[in-house]
Amino acid sequence: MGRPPCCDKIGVKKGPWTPEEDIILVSFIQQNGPGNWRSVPTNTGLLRCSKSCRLRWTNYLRPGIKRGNFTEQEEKMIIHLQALLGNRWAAIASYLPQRTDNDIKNYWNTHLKKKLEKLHEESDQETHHHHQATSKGCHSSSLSETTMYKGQWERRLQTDIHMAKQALCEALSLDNKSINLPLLSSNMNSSDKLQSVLPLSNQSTTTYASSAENIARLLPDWMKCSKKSPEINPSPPSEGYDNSVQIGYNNNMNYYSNYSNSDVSQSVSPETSMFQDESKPGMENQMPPLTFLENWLFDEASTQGDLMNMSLEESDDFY
DNA sequence: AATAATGACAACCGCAGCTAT
DNA sequence: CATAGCTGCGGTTGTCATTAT
Repeated sequence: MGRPPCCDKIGVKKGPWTPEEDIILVSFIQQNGPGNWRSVPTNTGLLRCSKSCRLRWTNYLRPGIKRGNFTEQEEKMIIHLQALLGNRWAAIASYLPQRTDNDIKNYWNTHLKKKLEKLHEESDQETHHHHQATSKGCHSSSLSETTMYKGQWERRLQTDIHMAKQALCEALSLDNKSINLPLLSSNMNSSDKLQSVLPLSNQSTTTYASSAENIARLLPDWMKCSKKSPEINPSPPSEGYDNSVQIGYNNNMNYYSNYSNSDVSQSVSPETSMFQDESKPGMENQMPPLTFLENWLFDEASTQGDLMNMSLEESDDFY
């Protein structure tokens, strides 16, 4: 009785997107704003389902996305957050402003998982000699075991409870500026998440200034809307379409510095603002609020292996 | 050089939650 | 309240590139 899949229609194209399709999609979104994905294929003539359009935009074309070259700090954050949150990639991505959940998920699956397995193998071999007397059941050698033991739903519930607690603490202590964790319930929609992480001050336009620049760069020959002359990063990414437009690779945008750049935020163009609703929830508002988390993540970077064994009770202590 | 195996990543699929009617 | 439609999420697959044999 359910709704038929949106991609089952005849004539709906699948597979990799072409540069031409990307340009059509980006230019349409630039004119109409993201959202209302159902109308995108009909209005653009793209032979894609709405879902595919949305995915392409959010994971690839959306401004402000950094791709590839995960830094060590990002790696550590992902590892920590995965240990804490489980495979809630969207939640994890909300802490990594320029990364998409899909990217993080892929990176985890292809790199970090193996890396950690290797680490655990090594540490197991070392500890095995010291703890041979340890009973099998108590020897928590991997996150998966812990997860299996506790149940992922329980972990998720715990996390949400912790975050709710955090919200309460925050609400009760107005001068506690160090605790500004974005509170991202799994039940929140994007706008809720955005609201939840929005500091009171006005800096929400910062990323969109960059967005305008990115879009203008994306469509140099297609759109004539570029009013500003953004500082173009002359270094094209290694990927992209051969000798065609370079899309989605914004190596230029330095979020951390842009964040506090009020000039940039003031220069946001009207058309830029239409991207605000669809930008990554909270990404342009989170960095200062990350202080608490960052301190924890980076200060304890050396203990990344230990965290993988962290029980829920230990999580309680953390909070 | 040819082929198989493996890795990396983009994209798809199915489901759940939310909203409007 | 029930239903349909839309969106977002996470698991999984498909495809291309690279490496090994």
